[in-house]
Amino acid sequence: MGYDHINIENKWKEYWLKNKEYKTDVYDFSKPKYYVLDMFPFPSGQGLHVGHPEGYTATDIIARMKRMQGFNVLHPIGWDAFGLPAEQYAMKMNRPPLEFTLKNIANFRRQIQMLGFSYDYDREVTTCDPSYYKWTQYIFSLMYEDKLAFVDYKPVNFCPELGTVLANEEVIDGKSERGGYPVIRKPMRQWNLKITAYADRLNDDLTMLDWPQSTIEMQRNWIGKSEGTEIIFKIKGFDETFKVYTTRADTLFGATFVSLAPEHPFVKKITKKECEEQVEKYIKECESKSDLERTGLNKEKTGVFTGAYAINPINNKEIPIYIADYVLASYGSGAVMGCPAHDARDYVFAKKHNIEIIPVLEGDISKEAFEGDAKHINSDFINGMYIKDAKKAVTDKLISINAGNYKVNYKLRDWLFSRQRYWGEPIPIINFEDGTQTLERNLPLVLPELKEYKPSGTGESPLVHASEWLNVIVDGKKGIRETNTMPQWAGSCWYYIRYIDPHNDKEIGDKKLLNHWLPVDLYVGGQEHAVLHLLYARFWHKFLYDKGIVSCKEPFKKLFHQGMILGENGEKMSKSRGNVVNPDDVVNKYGADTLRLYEMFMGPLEASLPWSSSGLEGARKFIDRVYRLYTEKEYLDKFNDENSGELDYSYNLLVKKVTSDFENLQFNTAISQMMIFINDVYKAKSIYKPYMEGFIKMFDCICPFIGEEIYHLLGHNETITYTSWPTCDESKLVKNTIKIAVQVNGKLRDTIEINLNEDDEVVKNIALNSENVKRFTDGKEIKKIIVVKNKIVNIVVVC
RNA sequence: GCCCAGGUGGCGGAAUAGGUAGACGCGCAGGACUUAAAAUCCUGUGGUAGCGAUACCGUACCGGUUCGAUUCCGGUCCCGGGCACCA
Repeated sequence: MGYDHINIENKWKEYWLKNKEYKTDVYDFSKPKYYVLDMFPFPSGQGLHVGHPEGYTATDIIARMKRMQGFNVLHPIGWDAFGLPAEQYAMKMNRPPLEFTLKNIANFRRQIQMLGFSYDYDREVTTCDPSYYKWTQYIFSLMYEDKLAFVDYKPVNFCPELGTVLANEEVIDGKSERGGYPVIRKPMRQWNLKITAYADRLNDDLTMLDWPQSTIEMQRNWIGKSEGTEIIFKIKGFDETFKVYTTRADTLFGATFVSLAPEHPFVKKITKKECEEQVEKYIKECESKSDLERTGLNKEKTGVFTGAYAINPINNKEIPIYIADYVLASYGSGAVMGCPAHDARDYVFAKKHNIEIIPVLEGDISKEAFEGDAKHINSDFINGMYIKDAKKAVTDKLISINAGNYKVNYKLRDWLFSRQRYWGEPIPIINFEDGTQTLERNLPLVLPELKEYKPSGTGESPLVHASEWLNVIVDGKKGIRETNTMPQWAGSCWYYIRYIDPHNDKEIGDKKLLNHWLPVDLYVGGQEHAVLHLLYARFWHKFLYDKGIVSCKEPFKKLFHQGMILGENGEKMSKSRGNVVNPDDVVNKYGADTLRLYEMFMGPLEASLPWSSSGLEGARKFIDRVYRLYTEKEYLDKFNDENSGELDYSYNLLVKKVTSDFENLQFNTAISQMMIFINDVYKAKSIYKPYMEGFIKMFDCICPFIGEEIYHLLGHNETITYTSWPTCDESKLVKNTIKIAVQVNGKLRDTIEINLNEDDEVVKNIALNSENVKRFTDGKEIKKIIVVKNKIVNIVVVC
């Protein structure tokens, strides 16, 4: 029943593609630019799920509105095709990753075009295409030359199940982000990117962004900037000193021990003979512990005494040196001072090892008063000082005796950038037998085809089997190609740049174009990338800024996270739960417009909401209701070129509300206003035709197939895409009279109609004379009357 | 444990520089059309009491500020997301 969505949608889909309706002339600088971007999908074998169109419809609506508003809009799509997820799917299907990926891309493209998204399909980028990853490799080369890409041999997160190492950001609760497999720590030769060199800027520039507060907060916490003091301790009987990092230098007088990380380089050296046995045993224990065991919940505060003593520089007191695995080797200097009286962890440790506890603060040290109320005691020259002043006094004193300094630390670690897998960008490095290495300058360095794509199981990449590719001779010197590949995030670090000039084979992009089009004005995608893709991309962008390749400091000006669409039972959609909704089925039965409209009407874009099949039918019913107005004689007969004024208010309110709601990505309320307007039109005696043209332009942004169809039914030959956005006549929104509420003692008793901006005294009189009000005021003393202009009257009576 | 976001009808959700709570949709009920049904169009729909006008109660819970609180403040409970010995 209703309109023929299959024919109408097919007709316009083909028309748009054939005529390249949404092609962007990026060199047209005559109009203001608007760059609206989606997080490109990774083309799985499952095809699109109903979650994809939610974010994609949102950006499509914005793109369509901006075109009508006269912007030159860049709205591209591409495929995040490299990486572990793609490779795993390929393995599961037992297909070569490339073949599998190309097939999936074709399916994704079909589905995306079926949904009517107004992308410029001539700008597609595919991260696994050599013409694309040539430049991913090129950016890596630039980083290598700047010593920002380097090899390290530190303990790393290794996932035996996935057969590869993972970045810190990819490990959640000691398990892999993908698949939830256990992750162990082991030392391996790995490539790293020095993201820590950008920690400060990544942290500070968060203030420039129009991003969800929660995501900014997450990045801030992940970067983990901390300002404190580095204190130098001497060791009794040794020449060497070691450093301790603390944010509470003021508690130094209460320090009764120090703890080193078991991996600390001094441990072996300073351990006394009688303690050697227990220390070595303890270190072995720590090595064998998994990440989860070492960092998991409610761990005991274990540790052993080394027999050595450190000298507290502030009072020359000798305090014992322990090793303890609650001290992290990779943060600060791998050593901490223990002040058991004022640190919960130190307290537990001290109790267990019978270490002295010296209180150095008195007063309220609860969180609110942290900077204020508590004062120092037992602390010599800082006695009586507040915490904040005491920190400064102690640190300044340490500086004066060369025993410390102010220090900033970050939680952020360098980005572990190599994977022992096949399906990723080859790292363009050649290693020589003498331990030196050089860059492969001839890019792209193309990934070779293999017979066997499975991980070798030895912790090496399957590329070790590609002997022809592997062995190279450079200037007569025998070399071996790097067999590690880049992680899945590499390609997505800069794809938004490549969209601007995707076919340029001379450079990343024409500088003129990059300057004009960046940054991205609006970026929509899931929150799961808050500290992964969104942090990595900012890092690469800042690097490219330093290299003079881009001219803005941040890549994504405004960011928005769409919520998740849950199954009809309120649970996460999954095959095993049997609650998955397939977009192909929905489009076949109800049409793409219905799917788009429904997903935008479900609720706020950022909310996670359950699917509802009756809600979906409701969306279809609304489209039918709109279509009927434009196609049935009963209504067409009422269409009029003369304006009776009947719909003036309703229409202009519609334009105003839809324009601002779209701008704020509040599509659910914009749609409800459209429904109100359509309800009004149904009741109208005369329908002013230009209003119906205005309506269909706004409606077209959400439902482009039916929008285009109706626009043509109205007699137009050109498409609706580049018409002009409707304007609101504010004068039509001004009413002469207005209904306001009358309250007695804050309770609603009546509503009265008054002239707009009526004099307060007149309003009071009308209110007091209302029958409903009198019933509650008669015989009572009126204390006062509050009149809020055009809003409310409240009469206060004494009871 | 810490940080962030939230809790409104049978359901999805509107409305917060404090000012008529429940827009819009779904569902449900009734009416028109129809031989009938579906579709469509129209009407009603927070709860309790009442034929009704209307009254009382209602935005997780307790308290506060105010003429007036879903909105602001303090406390409690619950759900979601993030972090997890970062000294």
